[in-house]
Amino acid sequence: MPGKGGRPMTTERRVLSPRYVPAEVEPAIYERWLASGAFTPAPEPPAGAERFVIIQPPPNVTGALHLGHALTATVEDVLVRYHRMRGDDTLWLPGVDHAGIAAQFVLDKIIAEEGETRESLGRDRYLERMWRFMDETRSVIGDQHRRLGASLDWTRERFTMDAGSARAVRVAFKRLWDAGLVYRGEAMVNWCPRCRTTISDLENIHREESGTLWTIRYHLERPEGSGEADPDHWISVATTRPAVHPDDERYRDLVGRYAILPFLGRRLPIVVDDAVQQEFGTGAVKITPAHDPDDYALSKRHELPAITVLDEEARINQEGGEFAGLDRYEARRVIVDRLRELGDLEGEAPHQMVVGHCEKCDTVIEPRLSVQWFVHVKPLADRALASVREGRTRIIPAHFEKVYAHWMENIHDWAVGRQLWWGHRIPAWYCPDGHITVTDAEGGPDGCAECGVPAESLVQETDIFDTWFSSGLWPFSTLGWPDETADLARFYPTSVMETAYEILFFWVARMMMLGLFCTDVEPFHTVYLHGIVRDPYGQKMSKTKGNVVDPLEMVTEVGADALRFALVSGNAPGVDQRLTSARITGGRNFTTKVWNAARFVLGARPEPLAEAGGEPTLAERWIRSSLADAVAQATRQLDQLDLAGYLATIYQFAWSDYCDWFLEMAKVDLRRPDAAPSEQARVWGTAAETLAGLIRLLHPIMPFVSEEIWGALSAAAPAVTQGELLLIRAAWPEPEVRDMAVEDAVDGTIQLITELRDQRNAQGVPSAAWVSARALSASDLAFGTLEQTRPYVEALARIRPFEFLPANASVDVPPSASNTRLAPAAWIEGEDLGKPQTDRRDASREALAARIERLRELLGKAEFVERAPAPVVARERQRLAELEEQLHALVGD
RNA sequence: GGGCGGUUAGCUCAGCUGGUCAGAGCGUCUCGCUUACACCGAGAAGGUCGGGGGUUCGAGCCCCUCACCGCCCA
Repeated sequence: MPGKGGRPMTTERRVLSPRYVPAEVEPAIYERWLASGAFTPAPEPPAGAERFVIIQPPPNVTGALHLGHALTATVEDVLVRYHRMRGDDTLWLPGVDHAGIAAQFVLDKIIAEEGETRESLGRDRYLERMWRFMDETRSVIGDQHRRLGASLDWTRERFTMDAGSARAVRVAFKRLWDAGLVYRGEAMVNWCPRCRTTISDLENIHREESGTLWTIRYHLERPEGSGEADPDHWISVATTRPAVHPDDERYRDLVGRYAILPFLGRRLPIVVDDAVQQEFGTGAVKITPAHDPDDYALSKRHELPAITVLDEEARINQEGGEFAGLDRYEARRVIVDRLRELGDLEGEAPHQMVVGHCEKCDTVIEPRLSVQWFVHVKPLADRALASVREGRTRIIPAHFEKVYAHWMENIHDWAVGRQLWWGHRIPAWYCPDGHITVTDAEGGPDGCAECGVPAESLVQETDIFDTWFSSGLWPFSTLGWPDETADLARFYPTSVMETAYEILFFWVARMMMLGLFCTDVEPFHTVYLHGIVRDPYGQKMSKTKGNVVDPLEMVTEVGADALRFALVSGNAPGVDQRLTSARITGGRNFTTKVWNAARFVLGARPEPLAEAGGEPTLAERWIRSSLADAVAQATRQLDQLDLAGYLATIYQFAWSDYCDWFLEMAKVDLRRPDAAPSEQARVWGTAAETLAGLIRLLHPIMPFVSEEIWGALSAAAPAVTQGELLLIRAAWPEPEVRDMAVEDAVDGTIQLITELRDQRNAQGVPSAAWVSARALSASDLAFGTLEQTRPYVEALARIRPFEFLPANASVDVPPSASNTRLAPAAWIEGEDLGKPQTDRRDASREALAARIERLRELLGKAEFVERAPAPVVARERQRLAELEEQLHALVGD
C-alpha cells in the first residue's frame, strides 16, 4: 500500500493511553489550533463560500467567566466549528466591553484601598488609573474562553473603548443628532446616589419592600396669605405627598387654600387631581414634583414649582433649611422624631411598597429631575420591529418575537447620558450663549456651529454614553464601520446573534435599532436566545447564595468537552436549565466512551494490514447507512440551531449504533479464525472510516477529545482522515445514500438478539452459559439474512448452535418463543434453564390481535376512510396487512 | 394591573406544521461470561401527557375554561 510521497506505507500503530486525561492534552491541542491559524478566516473568502459570522457578545471587562459565558461560548463555538468544517467563510469575533458603571465600581474599591477617591484623583488621573487597570484585567476573560476551547479569531479582538469603537460612537451620535433624533431636556430620571449617575429604566430594578406609611399633619395657613400656620386646623396627609381627589367630599372646602410645610414654613397650594387614590391613606397626599415621576407629571398640570432637595449623594441640600447636609435616611428619621415631638405625627403603619434599586450596586434609586440627553427612539423602534415582523430577522425561540414586539411598541425615549467618567464622552460642546455643537471629529469642533465662537470658548459635555450605546453599534463597529473596510464588506451583516434572553431589550433591541439606522440593514438574520443556567434546584446562581459553579473548575476536573456536553444536552433555546452533576458526569462518561471506542479501533488494526478486499458484510453496510442517517440528521439539526437534538443524534449513533452493535459485530468478523487478511483489513477499514465520520460529527461539541483521537487516527489510517492533520480543518461529512434494505435486515437481527437475550434472562440462564436456539424464518428473505448474520447472533446472544428453519418448516414451537420480524418464532433450548419458561407466544399473539382489532376498527369507519388523506389511509391498510401476516406466521396454521 | 411562558416516566427535560402502540439521559430492579470501556456490558420495570369542556375521521400538539408554578414590564 503506497503512502504519500511514494514512501512505503509505514503508518504508526499509535496506541491511545488507557485513560483520557483532559487536563493533560487540552492546552497543547489549543496551542496547535492557534498555531495552525484555523481560527482566522483565510485572507480571501473561498470562492462561492457562504458567509457565517458571529460577533461574540462582549463580556464585561472586569468580570470572570461564569456559566452564562460558558453557555454562550459553547453554543457559538459549536456553530462556528460546524460552519468552518462546511467550508463557509467563517468569522467569530471576540470582544470585551468597558462596562462603565461596573468598571468604576470596581476601580473605586481598588483606589479606596490606596487611600484615594474619584474626586481626590480628578477626572484625568482617574482615567489614567482606569487604563492601567484595564491592562491588568482586559485579557482575563479571553484567557478563560480559551480554556473552553473557544475558536475565536483573536487577531480581530476588539474592545469597546478602542479608537475604532470611539469613532463609531461619535459618528452614530452625530448622525442621530443631524436626523433630529437627539434632544436635551429636563426629565425625571433614575438616579443612583452611590454610583452618582443616571441609570435607564431597565437598570432600575423594582422590588417590593416593607416601609412605613406616616400620617402627618400639615397645618392650614391662616389668615390666608399670611404664611402663618393655624395650630388648630390641619390636613392629614398620608405618606409623603398635599393634594386631594376632586370627588372627595372630605376636602372640598380646602381646595384653593394653602397648607404650611412643617419646619420650613413654605406655602403649599392644595389642589385636586384625579390621580389621587381616595382609598389610600387619608385620601390626601403630598406632591414632590422634583422627586417622583407621578408627582412631576401632576405638577405640570397644576403649574407647581419643582424644588430639588437632595444632592447627588442623596443628602439634603440647602433647600432643606436646618436639615441640610443630612443623608436622606438620617433626615427622615430626624424629621419623624421632630414631628412626633410637635404632636403632628398622627399615625404610622407598616406599608408594602415597590422601591427601585440600582442594578449594579443595589442602592435605592432616587427619582431626580435633571437635564439629560435623550434619543428619540420611536422611529428607530418602528423599523426594528418591522424587521422582525417581516421576517428579515428571526428570533429563536419564536415566542420572544412577541416579547420584543411588545417592548418596541411601548418604548420610551432612551436617556443615553451617564454622569460617569469611564466611557465614551458625549461629543457635544456648549458655547457661552448656550448653543450646542455636536461633531464626530476626533479633536472636537472648530467653533460653535451656530454663532461661530472659536473652539477655545466651547466647553464639552461632561456626561458619557450609556455603555449599551457603544454595544448597540458592536456588530459593525468591530468590523471597521463607519469606514467601508474589507471586513465590513465581507462579514457584514452578520449571521447569528447568540445571547441570553435577559438582554433582549438592553442589547439586541439596541443593535437592531442602531444597526438599521447606521447601516440600513439588519445586523444579523437570526437572534438565538438561550436561558439562564441555574443550580440543580432551579435557583439562580449567586455569590451570596453560595451556589455558584465555576466553569473553570469544571474544566479542570472533567475537561472542557464534558462541560460543553452538559451545557448543551437537554438545553432548549429560551428555556432556563438546571446544571446537575449528573449532566456533567454524563459528559465525562461520554468522552470516555468515545475515547475507549477509538482505543479499541486503533488497537485492533490487523498487523500487517493487508489490502482490503471482498464484499462488505451486512454489519459494515449497516453502520455506513446508519452514519449516513446520523450525518443527515445532525446537519439538519445544526442548521436549525437545534443543538441538543444534534448532540442526542451523535450520542445515540456513537453509543448505541457504533459501540454497542457495530463494534461488537466487527469483533466477530475480525476474530473469526478463517477470516482472510483482506477481509479483516476491509472490516477494520470500515471501523476506522466510520470512526472518522463520527469524530467529525462530534468535533463541534467536543473539540478536544475528537481532535486527540483524530491525531491518532490520521497516523494509523491516513486514508480515512484524507491527509488532514487537524480535525478542526477537516470537512464536515457529506450525507451518503442510505440502504434501507440493509438497515431492515440488521435491525431485525438486533431485535432477534435482544429477544434471545431477554429469554436467557427471564429463564435464568447464567450469563456465561452457551445455549442452543432455534428460529423459524419469516420468509425466504429473512432466511437469507439469518444466514449472513448468524455469527453475530451466536456471538452476541451467546448461542451455539443457532439453527434456523425455512419459512414453511413445520416445527413444534414452545410457548416461550419470541415473535420478531425476521423470525416469528425464536426460542432458546437447553437442559439447565433455571426458571420455568414464560409464555411469550400468547402475549405477543394478544398484542398483535389487539392492534389488528384497533386498525380494523379504524379502517371500518366510513368517516376515516372518506375524510383522512389517502396516503394516511393507505399506510394504515398496509400496516394492517403486515400485522395480519405476522399473526398468521405466529400461529403457524 | 398588562404581557409572555410552563405543568409529559421517581428526577431533569425533548416531542417539528395534529396521523397506529408516548421519547432521551439520570435514577430504580435483575444479571454480569466476554482484554475498548465497571466513567462498563446485558435485560427489565415505570407515563389516564395538570383538571374539565370543545373542534376533528383522529388531539400531548388546535380552541375555551379552571388550578398551580415561573419570568418580564408597569
